[in-house]
Amino acid sequence: MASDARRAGRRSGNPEPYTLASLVEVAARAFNERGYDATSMEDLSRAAGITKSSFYHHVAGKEALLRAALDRALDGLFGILGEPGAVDGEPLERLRHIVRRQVEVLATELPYVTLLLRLRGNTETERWALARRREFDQAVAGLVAAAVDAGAVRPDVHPVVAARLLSGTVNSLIEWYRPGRVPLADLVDAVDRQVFEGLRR
Amino acid sequence: MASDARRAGRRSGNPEPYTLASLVEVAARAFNERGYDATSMEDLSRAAGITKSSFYHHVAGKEALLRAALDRALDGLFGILGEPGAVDGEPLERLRHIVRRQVEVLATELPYVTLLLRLRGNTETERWALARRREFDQAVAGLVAAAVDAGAVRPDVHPVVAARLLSGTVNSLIEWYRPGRVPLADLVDAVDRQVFEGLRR
DNA sequence: CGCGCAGCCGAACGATCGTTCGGTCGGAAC
DNA sequence: GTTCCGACCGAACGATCGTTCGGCTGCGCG
Repeated sequence: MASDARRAGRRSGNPEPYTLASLVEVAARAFNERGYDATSMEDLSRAAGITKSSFYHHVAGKEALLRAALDRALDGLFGILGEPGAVDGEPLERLRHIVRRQVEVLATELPYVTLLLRLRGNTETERWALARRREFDQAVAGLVAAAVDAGAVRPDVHPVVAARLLSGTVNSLIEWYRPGRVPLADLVDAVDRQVFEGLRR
Repeated sequence: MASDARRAGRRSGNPEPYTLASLVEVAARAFNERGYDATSMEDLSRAAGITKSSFYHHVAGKEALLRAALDRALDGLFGILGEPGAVDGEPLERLRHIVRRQVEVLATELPYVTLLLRLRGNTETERWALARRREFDQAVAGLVAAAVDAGAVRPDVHPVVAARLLSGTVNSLIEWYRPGRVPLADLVDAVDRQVFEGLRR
């Protein structure tokens, strides 16, 4: 079959066949280190181990790499909203499920979500991703408001402000969390308690 | 006096004399909108109402603008640590004071603090600012640890993680707070309660 | 009045950017 | 053995970047 020729690098002992996903991973990591604009295609191709012109043989361009990475992040986040724990039950427990799962997705898809949370909206691709991200945040905000209506939270919380602070707390993980340092299960519990119980004894 | 000649634009009805501070403000706002790298000196000079070459008559360069803005942000933050409320009293109350004041500084110095919190560390200037910011965060983290030792917080909090989440919650304000929408005093109370009391009733 | 100089500008500098193009190489297909 | 094609490369493209330079203008001061 002709499709078999696709497997494994044709040239010298090349361990990887340079799939799109592997190059997106390399790119996402580099984008996060230096920033999207400050990362050149030369940087990316060197990180992948090939020249700039060879790099273009595998990917359509810089923005396509960004788009693929953002797609992966958004798929992970929106996947949470469809889970049973996010659909069934009392608003507060549904919110808790989303928060805990969001921590997990942030951790497992860290490079991609980091990219998503740092967008400035300069290109059409970035604005599209920002719009989808806003959708997700509004779903969470709706649940906060529902929890307020149900009387499950402190009566003095401003639903909109509380939702922003909640998302801010969870999203701030990308600034410092690195895999392997803190067990993920412990982190999920820590965020859960911090958000819903607060710091004070 | 020769220093009087500095006042008011020499040419046609120019309202402002293009002080360094006013240009830094313009630059900080532009940097936040599009990102530092994506903002050209052409963009900045146009926002200031003069040409690119005239702009260079007032400022040393792009990085000098960034440095001036970061200086202002760091001065605001470190000023908090010296206030009586941050020095005297029980650890938890000192921490509360810092959190509440930090919200105020973030709000009043929004463009500059936003710039500080988005640094990637590409240049020497950025790395210097990041190091100072880390100093501030460690001061806060030390206070969280002290509050844990004093038994003033939930006994199961991990001091380091809790400090990160606390800073993350406060710093996330830059992502959505805009002056005039929510009264600042209300925001301070909302963050205070969210951090220390949590969401649940 | 005439000199100095701050404020401002147009034009151009070298560097670097994302992207394209023509071509080489070597294993697979027939 | 010849053809074919995917993987790869060097060189160059036009565009844009931050920065510099020389010169113009008109007010303030002596």
